[in-house]
Amino acid sequence: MSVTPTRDRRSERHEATRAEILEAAWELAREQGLAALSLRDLGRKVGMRAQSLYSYFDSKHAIYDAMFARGVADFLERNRQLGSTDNPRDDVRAVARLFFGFCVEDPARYQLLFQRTIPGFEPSPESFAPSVEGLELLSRRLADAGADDPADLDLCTALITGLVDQQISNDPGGDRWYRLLDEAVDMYFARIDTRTNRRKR
Amino acid sequence: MSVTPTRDRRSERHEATRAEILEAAWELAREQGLAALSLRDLGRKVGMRAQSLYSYFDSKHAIYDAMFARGVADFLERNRQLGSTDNPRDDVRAVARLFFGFCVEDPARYQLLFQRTIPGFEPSPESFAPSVEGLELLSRRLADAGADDPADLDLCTALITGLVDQQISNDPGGDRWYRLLDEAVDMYFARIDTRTNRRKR
DNA sequence: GTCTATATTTGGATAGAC
DNA sequence: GTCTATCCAAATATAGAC
Repeated sequence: MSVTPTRDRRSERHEATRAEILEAAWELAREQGLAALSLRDLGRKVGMRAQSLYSYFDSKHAIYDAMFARGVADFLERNRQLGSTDNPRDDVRAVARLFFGFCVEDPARYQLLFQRTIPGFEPSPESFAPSVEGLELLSRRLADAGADDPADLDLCTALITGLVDQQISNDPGGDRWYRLLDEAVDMYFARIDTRTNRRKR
Repeated sequence: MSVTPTRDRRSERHEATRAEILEAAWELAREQGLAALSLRDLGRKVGMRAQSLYSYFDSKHAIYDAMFARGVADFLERNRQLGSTDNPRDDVRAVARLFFGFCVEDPARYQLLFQRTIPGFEPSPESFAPSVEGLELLSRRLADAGADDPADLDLCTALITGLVDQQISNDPGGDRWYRLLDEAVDMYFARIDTRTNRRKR
């Protein structure tokens, strides 16, 4: 009589290898640039021929896509670990710092997740969907802090990604723009307050 | 007796062909993405074999470099045409709009000039130097408008490029973030005023 | 699942004839 | 200055043996 095991050791191993390949892909992207990633190098890094990677991914774009999904998942995990205080604006400052640090610590990841510079690649809907959740987490915290207009959210994301962008492009590894982050958030809330007061009158 | 002509028709033609190649390169970059530019395609576009391009440029990176220089020059030209009014803050708003428009109208150019996503490429010192002048034009206008601290300039560039970035990445061709530009500059100056008032006390 | 072998395309770049 | 010819390397991808 045949028995169906609850664990499938084969697929477990398959998944483990997939994860190993993805980790190696991220390392190469960090070392040589995201666009310079090649299946040859990637295969060598995990001790395989390039062709064997096709047992795990359908194409190079599929690898980019899985890298994208992994990056989004990493961000969400950190975001969820972020608690709340009784001061909503401190919470926004905290999420801003979290996002800033996440982007700056790995420019290649920032490039894949938030810029569109790989010709021909865009994330699949399945990989992209979870990233919406990350935006919603910020959106909710902003609403708690008094910024509930959709345009408020747009301005906030622009403000933070602008600092990130300048930091990565013009002072990689430094903190020239990181030092401005809290001040920028204060400026943002000052504007929210002004508008709110105008409304009340 | 030999005569030295004041015009060198040969080098004039050489320069004209160089310019033609650069224009074609920009067109290809806009059509297929900056990183997808290839000498084969470029040669075909100007009616040459790829190898013949080496009579005009030493390498592919030299072409990127010339494209970079051309982009910077285009921006400077527009920037210089911008006059001044008696209201320094209107002037800042004007330069912000100019910069925003310049970036958004050609994302490939924005990528080459302000992001660092081509593996292995960075502009030569000669090509990069003029871009400092563009930053100084903004810096001077900001100082006229009361924002004279170096950190003020950093925050301003972050704010504007952030809006540009979001516009290009998340609403290409639209105006979802362009609509926020004037408001963002107002927010920025409101903060400058607050700080100035604090100082005076 | 990994390999060899191979196809196919593409890329940047050089040598030398004309 | 442009061409042909060629090189060399790298890239993604497929077929089929083991």
